[in-house]
Amino acid sequence: MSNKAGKHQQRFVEDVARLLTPWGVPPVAARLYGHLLLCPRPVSLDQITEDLGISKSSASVAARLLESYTLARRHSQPGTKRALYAVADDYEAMIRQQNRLLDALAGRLNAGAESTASQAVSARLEEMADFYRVMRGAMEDAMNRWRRGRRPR
Amino acid sequence: MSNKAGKHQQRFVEDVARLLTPWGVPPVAARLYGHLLLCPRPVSLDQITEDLGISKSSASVAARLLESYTLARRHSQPGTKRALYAVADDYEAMIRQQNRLLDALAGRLNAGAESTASQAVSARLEEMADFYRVMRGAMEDAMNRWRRGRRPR
DNA sequence: TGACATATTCGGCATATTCCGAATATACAG
DNA sequence: CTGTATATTCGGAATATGCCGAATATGTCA
Repeated sequence: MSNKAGKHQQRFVEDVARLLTPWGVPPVAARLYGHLLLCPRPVSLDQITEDLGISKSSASVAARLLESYTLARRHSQPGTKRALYAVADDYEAMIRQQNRLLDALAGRLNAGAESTASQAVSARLEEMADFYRVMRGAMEDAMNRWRRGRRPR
Repeated sequence: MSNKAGKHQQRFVEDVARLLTPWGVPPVAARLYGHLLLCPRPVSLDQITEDLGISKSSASVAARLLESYTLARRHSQPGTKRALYAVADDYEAMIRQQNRLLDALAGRLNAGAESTASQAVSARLEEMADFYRVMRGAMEDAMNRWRRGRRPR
């Protein structure tokens, strides 16, 4: 009796995927992530292809993409080439990615402010940069607090 | 003497666009936003098409898209149909958009946690949802502080 | 109302993405 | 070294996206 992916679970996968794709995660990878979230145990590529109805090549690239995002972890089994995948308990990965973007944006705005003639424009760019940096800082602080409070590994 | 868009400015526009598109902003709109950031005064669609080298239709849709994001403001001129566009001083728009996504994701995770059999999975989903909510809260607080401290209009 | 200026929509082309299946590579056991 | 099981790469078809120019709509003045 293999996973027929009950209605609820299927729906969950779809919804999570729809919410993740705006973050730049490609569709198949997003669905895979939703699926992994529901799997109590690591799953093999073959199981994935069956559960999600996608080709094995797609499953392979999607899995490694999630791994590169540190959203999934590969559990290699000694004594065989078989690899099992599971979600990583790294909820922060996507937030960190956002923060990198915020930082880069702030930096670019500051640089632009210097090489600009108009005083008003320059001030605006500086203010924007400040704002984004504040946001970045707030998220980083919150992540640290969370990590300490919740997961004193 | 029309805007030949100096090297620096052109570069700035490109860079800002590259940093914005991962947020889901389509290319032309992203470039337009970068351009508007450098404009001391509101600009017309015709100026935009010339400065950015894009068609007028593209400029029109991009401008209205930015407006719908509240990233740009349309300054309609009484007595003529002409519309001028400028950046809005609403730096928070993109962050708010992110927050909406975080909220939706957290909600979906909680819902999924209830209709799931495995205790472990359920706990994981709840924890993730908590995390995203905490992040959302942190950003919202930071935005409020910023607004009060910086712009007591 | 008619004439003009400007903005918006629409159809279609060009390009980029996504995904699959076949072919290839890699690791392991005997 | 050979065979088997698995993962990965690659080419191409289907689909989606982005953008333009022509056509259309909308607003303004006389």
